[in-house]
This record gives sequence, structure tokens and C-alpha cells, in this order.
Amino acid sequence: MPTDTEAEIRRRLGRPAVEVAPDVLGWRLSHTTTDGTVTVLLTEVEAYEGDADPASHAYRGRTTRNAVMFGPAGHLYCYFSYGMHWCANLVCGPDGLASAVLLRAGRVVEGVELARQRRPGAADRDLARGPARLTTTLGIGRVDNGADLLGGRSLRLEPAHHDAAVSQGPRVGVSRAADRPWRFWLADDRTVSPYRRSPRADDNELA
DNA sequence: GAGAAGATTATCT
DNA sequence: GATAATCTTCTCC
Repeated sequence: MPTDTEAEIRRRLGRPAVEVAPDVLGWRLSHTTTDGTVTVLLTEVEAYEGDADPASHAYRGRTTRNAVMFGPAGHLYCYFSYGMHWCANLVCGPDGLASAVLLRAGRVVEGVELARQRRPGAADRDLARGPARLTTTLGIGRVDNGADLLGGRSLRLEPAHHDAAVSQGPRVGVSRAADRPWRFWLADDRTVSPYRRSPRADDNELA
């Protein structure tokens, strides 16, 4: 396969999240710090389609928190959740549209030793099995919000080919639009997180 | 300015 | 399966 240019990658990411999400499965995300480098192969993602998606942070318009989602594709949107967790999104779609792909799980393919230090006691398959676990393993946090994943220094996203089948299903933990099948994962991969429906989902389906 | 909810995880029964 | 931990952000009064 020919090497993808940065412009080509940005073009692929400039499409709607629902199209980008299955496309980026198998891609590699690396984070280099003074401690070293950890690389994860993405095995599970979810699409969030901006102001057309009641489950998206951007549903009610642009705010200080979600501003990065409205920016150009190829950047990282990090948000703090449940008072203790950081979750990472790959911003996609055209500039001005708040589309993003939540990185839900991955398999550590480089820097396993450093990953184990960051998640003491966790089994290798659990190192990045879940959105908050993935950011912990990669060492991603507040300072990485808005980082450029293609031209940046510490964070780098690289396309990669894979032969696995892709499965599709409803998103995890969302209380609105809970049945939209916008979650994608590599079939039979043991690093994919277990599905849990939000306890509030049914309340909102009735509303 | 107060209150509620949340794209979660670890831990306990 | 149920629940605590923990705090930022947004909504409404």
C-alpha cells in the first residue's frame, strides 16, 4: 500500500463521524512523553454527529468545553467525566461541524511496560479496554485537549491496514438516542469493552 | 447561585 | 448486579 500523505488522511477524517468511525478501526495512536512511547491499535470507537445527535456534547451548540469539536478534523477532543475520568475523541467532519469519534478501546502494541506502570494490576487485555482506561494507558489528559494528531509532536495517529471483520451496534452508556447503531468494533477482539446500556436510556426513549 | 446529570470504573455482594 | 467515588459543565431559577 502507498504511504498516506497528511493531506489524504485529513481528507478521510473530513467526512461524517459515522463514516470515519469504522474507517479508523485498526489505526494506531501513539503518545510520546518523557517516560517513553505507548502505541495503541484502535479496536472500538463510537460516532457522535454534532448538533443532529442528542447524545453528543455538541447537541446544544458550541460551548467552552466542546469548542474543539467544532474545529478542523484531525485534532483531539478531551473531556473530563464523572469527576475522575478523561475520555478522548478524534475530531472529524468538515470545519465548523461538530462531529467526533470517541476512542473507546484499543490494544497496546508498543510500550507495554510503560502502560503497565500507568495501570498497575490490570491484565494486558484490560490496559486500554474502555475510554477512560485508554486515556490513562496513553497518558492523555487535560493538556492534550485540542492537540493535532497528524502534525503534532507528542500525539500521532497513523492509518493501518487490518483484515478483521467490523461489527456494529448501539453506543455504550448514552441516555439519549441510545439505540442508534453508531458503535463500531473489530469482531472477536478481546480488548473491546463490554456493552452496557445507560439506566436512563429508557426514560428518554419514552419522552 | 444552586442543583442535577454524566460518552466511567473499581469494588463489593 | 448494584453502588460509591468525585467534580466539571450545563441548565434553570
